[in-house]
Amino acid sequence: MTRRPTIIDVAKLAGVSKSTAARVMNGQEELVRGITRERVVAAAEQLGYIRNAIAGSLRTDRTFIVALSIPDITNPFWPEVARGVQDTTELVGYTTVTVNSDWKKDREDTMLKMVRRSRFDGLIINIVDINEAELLKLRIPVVILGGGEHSVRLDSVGSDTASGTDVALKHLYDLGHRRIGLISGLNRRKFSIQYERYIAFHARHQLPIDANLMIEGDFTDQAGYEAMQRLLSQKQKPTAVFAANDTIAIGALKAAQACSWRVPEDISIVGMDDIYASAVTSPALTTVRKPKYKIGECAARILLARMDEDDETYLETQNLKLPCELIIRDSTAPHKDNL
Amino acid sequence: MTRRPTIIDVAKLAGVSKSTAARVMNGQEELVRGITRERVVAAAEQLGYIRNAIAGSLRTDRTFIVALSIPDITNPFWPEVARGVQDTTELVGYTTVTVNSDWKKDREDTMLKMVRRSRFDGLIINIVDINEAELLKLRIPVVILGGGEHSVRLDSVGSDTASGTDVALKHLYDLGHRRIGLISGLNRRKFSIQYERYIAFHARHQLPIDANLMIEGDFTDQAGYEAMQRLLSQKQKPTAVFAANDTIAIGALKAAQACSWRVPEDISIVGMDDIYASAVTSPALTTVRKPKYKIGECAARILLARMDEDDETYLETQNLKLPCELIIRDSTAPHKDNL
DNA sequence: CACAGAAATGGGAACGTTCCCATTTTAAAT
DNA sequence: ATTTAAAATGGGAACGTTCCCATTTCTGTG
Repeated sequence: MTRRPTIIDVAKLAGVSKSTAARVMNGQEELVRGITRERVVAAAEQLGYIRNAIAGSLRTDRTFIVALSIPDITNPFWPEVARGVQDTTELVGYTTVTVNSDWKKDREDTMLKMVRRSRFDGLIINIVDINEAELLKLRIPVVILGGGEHSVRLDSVGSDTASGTDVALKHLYDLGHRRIGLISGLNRRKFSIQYERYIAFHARHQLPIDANLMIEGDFTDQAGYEAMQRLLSQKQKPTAVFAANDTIAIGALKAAQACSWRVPEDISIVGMDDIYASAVTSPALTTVRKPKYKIGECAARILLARMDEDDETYLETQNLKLPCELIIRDSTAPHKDNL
Repeated sequence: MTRRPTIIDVAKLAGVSKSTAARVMNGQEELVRGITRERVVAAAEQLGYIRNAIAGSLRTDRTFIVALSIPDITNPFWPEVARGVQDTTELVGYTTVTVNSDWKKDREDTMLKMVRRSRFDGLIINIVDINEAELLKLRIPVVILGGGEHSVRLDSVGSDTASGTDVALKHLYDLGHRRIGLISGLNRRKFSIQYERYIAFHARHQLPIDANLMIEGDFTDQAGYEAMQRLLSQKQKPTAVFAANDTIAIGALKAAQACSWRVPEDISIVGMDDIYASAVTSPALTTVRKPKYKIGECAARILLARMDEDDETYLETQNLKLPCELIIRDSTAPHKDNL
């Protein structure tokens, strides 16, 4: 069992200095003469030389690794975002390390420690609890995923949840619905975007707001189920419901059906995200599609540009809100009384 | 902007040698006296010292990173497996790099190159095309995900698809079904496990085999849809269908409903995997649950043991087949004629 | 108090690359 | 052929840690 060949072994075999051999192997080939280059390549081939990225990283202080911190890869929203990031970074030779924060501060802290110790080159993060100052202290490019509050210092990429919410509510409104329930998710911010837009929408259309129709819960189907049960136990029941995400909406759908309410005949439901499961329920869910893959792709693109000091694509801080798209399926229908 | 403090800076400030400082910082603390230790810790604290893992890796040839190669994180089967791996490795300080092979040989090759160059310590892989010899050449522990064919040299962790298939077929048989359709997925092996067990099951119960009831396709809902259409266009239609995975089963369910067949009254459907979506269809899908998280967890556990030379938990090669579980929901019912 | 043995600490080399600068070789111009 | 500039190559240092072995300091015993 012989040890792995190094660039020095290659150089010796090729009869050149390690500098020359290194130039051939790491892409500065234009600096070495054709004949020499071939000799080095042949030697490397013969020895089965594999560049030791660790040694290179130590010298250059570049690892070509980026970290992606998301709540939970098991949550159907995130795999697509992750692929967007992975595919994009991989294209230019970067490796992505994905970590799950589980919405927990301590896991986020652990992740940050790893980023520092392992000298990752960049970070794409859906923030749990960390603040901007701490991210800046990392001294590496950071792109924030989601995060409504604009930042002057840090780039962010999210979806236009506000407009998406408006479109969903308008869809219901146009179908004649006037009593619309809202099941929103709890947020680290005081009020969710959906909550705010719901209020604004009612104001704009001069609809009365019934606090009984607005329920907050977790982003789980269980929470959606219970919320719908509460909505359907009101004296004045809603004729349509907008849920902050598809998982909630699916729970709501199940609850409605369990109470023998027909969807969409008796009540319409709109979700948000467009996860795979939302297309396979019966009825299939009308939803606001978020550009999940694109979010990851965009975040990665910006990060890559920031990590490349020669790249001047993005001169100023980016705060992207990618457009959502209303996907009309079978869980929404005109309000009966208005037909 | 001053450079990051090194262990030497810490040592200087604490008034000790770098060896002593290093001993304190990397866990050989028992070798240094209490008073000295405190001085070093204080100095590190004061300077905000962060150990450079890259430098350590260069010296020790250990990166504490493992690679996880799966087909596609976007496919609902894999996120749970990935979490099983991530959670388990992270517990002992390892980082997991997840890569998507997309079933493509060239992506698998790229991944292997990365593992070698970056000197990862271990690999967990759902094989696309690579052979055992090449994996052994990596000279790092490797655990195979799935992979029916037992190996003497490499550990593997999968689920007991064979028994799972038997249980599913028996469930249908016990419900009185005698004409059972099979929609299996194409495989790099000649025949899939489900295919083999389907044949064996029919032999065991002395049921005739109708080749028209056995269809092979992709592991997609589209393929499931088309396969079901074909099954329902037979003269002798099946009264139940077993699909090789839930995605296929969902496609089959949609096709049946599109043809106005009632599930389960007119035809029963059983899937496999138990992905999230299978629980939200109407009717909810009866399926064979694969222990996805556990698969990842087990694979990681074995890998960790192999990477730790002092660990002798697994003396011989492991070829685990974790048990599946039949989840009876609403897509299966007794065959009418046998009631 | 001397001594041995153990405990604690120190110093240099090594890991494999890249970077910088010096030196040699080549090509072009006179 | 000579000079000059450019191109090609070489050699050493540096990145920050860990490992090995040597040295110093401590502890307990006779």
